[in-house]
Amino acid sequence: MPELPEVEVTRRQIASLLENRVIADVITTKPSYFFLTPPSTLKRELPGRRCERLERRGKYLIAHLDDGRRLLLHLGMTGQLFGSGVASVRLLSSTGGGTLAPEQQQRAFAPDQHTHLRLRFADSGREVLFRDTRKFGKVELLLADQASERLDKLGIDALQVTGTLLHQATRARATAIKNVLLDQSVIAGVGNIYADEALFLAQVRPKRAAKKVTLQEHERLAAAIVAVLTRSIETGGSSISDYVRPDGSDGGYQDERRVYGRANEPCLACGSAIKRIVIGQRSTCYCPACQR
DNA sequence: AGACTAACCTGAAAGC
DNA sequence: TGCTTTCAGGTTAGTC
Repeated sequence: MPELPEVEVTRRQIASLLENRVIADVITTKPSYFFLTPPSTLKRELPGRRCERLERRGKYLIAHLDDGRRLLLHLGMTGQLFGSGVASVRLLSSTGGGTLAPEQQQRAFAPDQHTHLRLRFADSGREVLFRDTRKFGKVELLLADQASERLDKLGIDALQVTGTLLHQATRARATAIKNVLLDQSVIAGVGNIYADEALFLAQVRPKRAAKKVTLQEHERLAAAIVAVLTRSIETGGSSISDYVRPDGSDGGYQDERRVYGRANEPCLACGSAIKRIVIGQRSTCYCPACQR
């Protein structure tokens, strides 16, 4: 679900709830795929710790604790962070709820069976809740000096990418350019939506062999990636299936999509029908006329 | 090393 | 109505 913009919007909304607060209590669901660190360990180790800073790297959130340890959070496909007291969540049944009044679209957020982690704070009485229906998300507590393979292999943050860097990364790669954009060890933060959107803006076909993409095209791609992600953060991210911001409101970028999820609809630039193909098991949309 | 696949899990929507 | 299939914004382990 969440790519860099959704994770960054989440970070900005959750940071003030988390930072400089002491964790008093931890509530979890039972052990699962979701917990890289067992729930019992989290319950034992987190209470009493103060969170100093909430950082984002690619699609990861990192809560820095006062004893030097770090709590790693990844939202996977369906993960959401909420703050209680200010949080609400859109009713799951209200698909395309644009016709409903805001108070009908949202209700106070109550923890359910998909709410796998709850951090309660001593001083504010509030809590941060991590909900994840499909459990593709991850929670991991890293020791003070523990290296993280997951973090260490991340490439440059997508907001910092440059054409030169992309050009070097694709030099020896025969795979489709879109696969490289999705490779978190090259660029951290781009996912399926923004890969398609950036390729459209740069007028590059997603299936082009990466090593055949020119430096000039890579420059256009890098600029398009930064532009698309920046604009999406400004609008609050994309609320397409079930992403909502931590305060329960929808993002706005889904209304600015040019290709993603628009198969068979007219290209906004030239009117041609947007085409849908599959690359690397991921749905891919592009304009066959605009993108070469 | 790079490319490709299957797998992790749940629910909504589409198809019959 | 109800059952089955398809599809999702991500990552990783395993194979060639």
